[in-house]
Amino acid sequence: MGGIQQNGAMEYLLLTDRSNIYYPAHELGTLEPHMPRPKEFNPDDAIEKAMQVFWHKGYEATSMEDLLSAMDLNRGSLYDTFGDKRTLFLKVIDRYCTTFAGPKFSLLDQPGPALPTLRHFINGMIEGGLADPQRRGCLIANTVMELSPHENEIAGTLRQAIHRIEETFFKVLTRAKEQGELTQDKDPRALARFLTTMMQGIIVMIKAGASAEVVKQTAETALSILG
Amino acid sequence: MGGIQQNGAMEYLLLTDRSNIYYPAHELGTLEPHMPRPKEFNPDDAIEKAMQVFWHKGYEATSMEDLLSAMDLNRGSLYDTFGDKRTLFLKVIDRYCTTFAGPKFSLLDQPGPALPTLRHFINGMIEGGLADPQRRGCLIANTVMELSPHENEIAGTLRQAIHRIEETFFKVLTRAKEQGELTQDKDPRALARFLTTMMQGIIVMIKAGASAEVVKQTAETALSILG
DNA sequence: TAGTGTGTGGAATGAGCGTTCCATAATGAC
DNA sequence: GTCATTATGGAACGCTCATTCCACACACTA
Repeated sequence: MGGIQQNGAMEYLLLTDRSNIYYPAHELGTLEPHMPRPKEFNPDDAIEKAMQVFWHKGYEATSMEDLLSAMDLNRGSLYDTFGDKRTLFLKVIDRYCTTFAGPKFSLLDQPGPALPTLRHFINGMIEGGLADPQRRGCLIANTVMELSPHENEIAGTLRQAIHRIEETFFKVLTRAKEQGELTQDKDPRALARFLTTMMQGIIVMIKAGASAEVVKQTAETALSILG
Repeated sequence: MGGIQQNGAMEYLLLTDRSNIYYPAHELGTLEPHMPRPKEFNPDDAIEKAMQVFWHKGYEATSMEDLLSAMDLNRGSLYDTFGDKRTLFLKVIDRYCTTFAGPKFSLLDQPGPALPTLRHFINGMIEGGLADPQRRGCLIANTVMELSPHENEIAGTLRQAIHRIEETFFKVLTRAKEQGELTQDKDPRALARFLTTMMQGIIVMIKAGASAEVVKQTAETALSILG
């Protein structure tokens, strides 16, 4: 059951230079002569706001009232545009993966020395996590912990997201080995899985209120395994 | 605000050999000539049942209805004996730490070779986590992720629990170093923090549905850091 | 056996939840 | 200006939530 649309992020197209006027993309090729009244809000911005709320409070603890006021729109518009709470949450997860986490991980694809890039990436992630005054951690990890055992569809999406993280680590570690930055006895697959798990652990510790010193020392210890 | 009682676990004393008859401990020394009607349930067993539900579903997603049917008692008895939902949850957390997690960690205090004991402990924890068909993970980690950012009191309790884990690892690693199982360049404090974080990460991965192979390989990689 | 006080079971409460619906406002096409 | 169509804002719905309350059952004392 469910009917999640295949790609919420591309449902709307910007037509004019006025930043908050949008039309449903599926209307563009029809015989319909009339253009509907434009939305007064930017759906992408609204999803972004919803993401912040879910990220901060989690799925269950976030009420539609919370979303309504954070997204600054009314019930009718929210339900017409994004569907119900669960559907909106799926779109939020999608957006978090594609426009938030994805670009950060793509930094690892850059050519050049692999291990310094990897270390820089992980330290940056930790700095970011510690700098957040709300210690929200990572929306993917938060949702795994809250919903994975009960929501199979969401669990599948999250498994894919985590697998993409492992693959990104695997690619950069394989490159490191090819470039002689990693000794021959090292297994990029095992190390990729290790780093993926380590990142999740660090997120938990950050949410638990661990000090910057402890988290950074732990990351150093973990990275020492690269040799 | 809140009024959590200092130690719910010791509130009741077993008086007879009939296993489900209990009296409030604070009544025993009073002038009261009458003994009240005994409870028909065992409060410890009831807390145990409540723990299973919170562990499986999390705090927000667990309803009083869920608790009532799992604990097999009625509203009046639940509220009279355990207080409201939040108070009951605090008692559950306390019980999880003292009678569930605590004894497992105390296995690490045994004399003899330290590192094999440590490896055995960690592998056992992973086997246990993987064997749980519900993949509930760890109540402490689950609660950190769900409530830490919003519930200061609970967050403090969880921080203490995690600190005790670190201390237990620290003790066994210090012993390992003293016994020559760990080379002199290793830092027991850093390694204890590393293992604590790693355990949290493994819990997330288990909840995310990672395969036994992946989790075990990851643990092996992590433990290889001990030398 | 009578009296006392607590446990039990279930009804009742009021607040908050996610969701639906509709009169009205506003827009672009003609 | 008129029409068609959509967005808006808010009222209203049915449900579930945590919690309170009370008549009754029961155990123990005297």
